[in-house]
Amino acid sequence: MAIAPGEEINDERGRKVISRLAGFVDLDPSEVQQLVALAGREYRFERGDIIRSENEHDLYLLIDGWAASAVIVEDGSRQLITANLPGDILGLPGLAVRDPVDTVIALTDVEVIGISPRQIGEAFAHSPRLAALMFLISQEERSLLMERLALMGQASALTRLSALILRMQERHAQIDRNTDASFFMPLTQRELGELIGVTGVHMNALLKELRERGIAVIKARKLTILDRDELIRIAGVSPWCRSSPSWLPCPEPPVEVR
Amino acid sequence: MAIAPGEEINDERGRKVISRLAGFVDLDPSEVQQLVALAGREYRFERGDIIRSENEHDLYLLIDGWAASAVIVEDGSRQLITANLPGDILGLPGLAVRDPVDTVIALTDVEVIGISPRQIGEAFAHSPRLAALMFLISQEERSLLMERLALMGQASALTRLSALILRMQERHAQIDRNTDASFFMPLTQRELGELIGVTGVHMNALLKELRERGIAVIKARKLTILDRDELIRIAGVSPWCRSSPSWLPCPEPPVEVR
DNA sequence: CGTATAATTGATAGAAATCAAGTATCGTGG
DNA sequence: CCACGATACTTGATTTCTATCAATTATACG
Repeated sequence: MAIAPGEEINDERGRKVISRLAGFVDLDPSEVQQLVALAGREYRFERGDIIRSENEHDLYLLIDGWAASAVIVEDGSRQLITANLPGDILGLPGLAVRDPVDTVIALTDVEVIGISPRQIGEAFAHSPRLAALMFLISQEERSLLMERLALMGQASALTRLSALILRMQERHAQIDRNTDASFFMPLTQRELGELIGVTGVHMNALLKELRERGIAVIKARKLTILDRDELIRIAGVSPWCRSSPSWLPCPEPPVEVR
Repeated sequence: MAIAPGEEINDERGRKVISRLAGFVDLDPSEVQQLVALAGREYRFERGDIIRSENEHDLYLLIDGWAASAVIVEDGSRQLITANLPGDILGLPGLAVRDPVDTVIALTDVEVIGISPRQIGEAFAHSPRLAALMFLISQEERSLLMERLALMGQASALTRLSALILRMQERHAQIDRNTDASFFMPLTQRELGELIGVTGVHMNALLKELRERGIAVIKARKLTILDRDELIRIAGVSPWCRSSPSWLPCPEPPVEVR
């Protein structure tokens, strides 16, 4: 891993990074500032690197590139839990357990900034609204995991793949308003298989089917959805739609603390 | 569903209920009081009732009995996501999405108390430490879900069942210190199957194997672990161990708010 | 005591893993 | 610029696991 001198987050990247939190409510400038205040040192990793292994409790805010959290199972096989895009906070689930169950890996070259657990505590003490937003995003992740688990247990591999493609497109559209039916998707077939719990060989057959039925194509690290309606039909999932919570603490911290 | 007049939470039940939050740090009396302040009306449900369906955003604190959150898949089959025991907060993931993905159901007759999303906001504003604990528990749930997902994708049905039994025993031990190798476990074989993604028929075969190999037995809604070492070996998971976070906000709310 | 629900067992079918072998693609160094 | 090696992709044959179907027995409950 290489450490780069911390640079200023420029506007375009900054927008990407807050896109996730801003999905629930509009952030006002002071909150963006609080968020930036979390920013620690910047790190760069190369594709394949381990960003945070199972025995660490560090947190990272993903700035650029794709990452994933993965669970290594006893027999050596690997399950990818989530693909992460810029704006995602990496490592939160590990805060609760002595030995985090997941390893965070870089799927492409990535840039991240470190966040210490201590700063999370600060946020809860002094930026309740920001803390509540992090809480909400964790609940969203939980909901997404629940959907994944349900599909894994009850649906065919083709259904799981279709749902994965849809959710990926929706997530990508959050950080890039221009995302339409076609977008950058750097995972190998093997990695896609690890996301839905099939082997690389079988993933190849599934992609062939989607291609031949004119539903979706992956070519040159680019995913193109050709027949969205059919994809939705196969996936059997509804478009992901966030709540608009009315119960968040007010934007200003309630008191300027001593 | 039947609504009962709110009763005082007696000591024994109270201990059960805070056991989950108290797993990370000792709660001091003022915090327990804050927690109790969340308590809304008490409700009772019968086995099989829907406590909260997919289109609601209510929260409940489970006081007594077993519940589960379930995702209904397109084709009508059902995946049970988690079995919940007293002390669990039900419905949190639904806060983040317009249409919650899960339905909360009663696996036995249960008692719950209602919590409104509004009160969650209050906790973030005025009880940062309590909020941080709810946050931590959500991260623990996420970690547990990640483990479940990994097992679902990569492990055999027998491995998944073994891991389920172990995690169930650990969770049960949290609320009942006396839990040893044998404890109350009211799920039917079909429901156990819905937890690990197999049919009731196959679950029957799996339980037969565990029984004949002298590893674990279910009889009369009682689960008995006969050979814990072998169960751990098959499950391939480590004992669940929580972190001891040092970064939580201080026990007293930082300021007595207007 | 009868009825509904749950558990059990055996036979067959289907989905995906595994095994094996070959082809394409890409980055890199000569 | 091309050759090489590594990684990724593709395809077919076989095996394994789990679902489905069908029928029977046990258990719980009113």
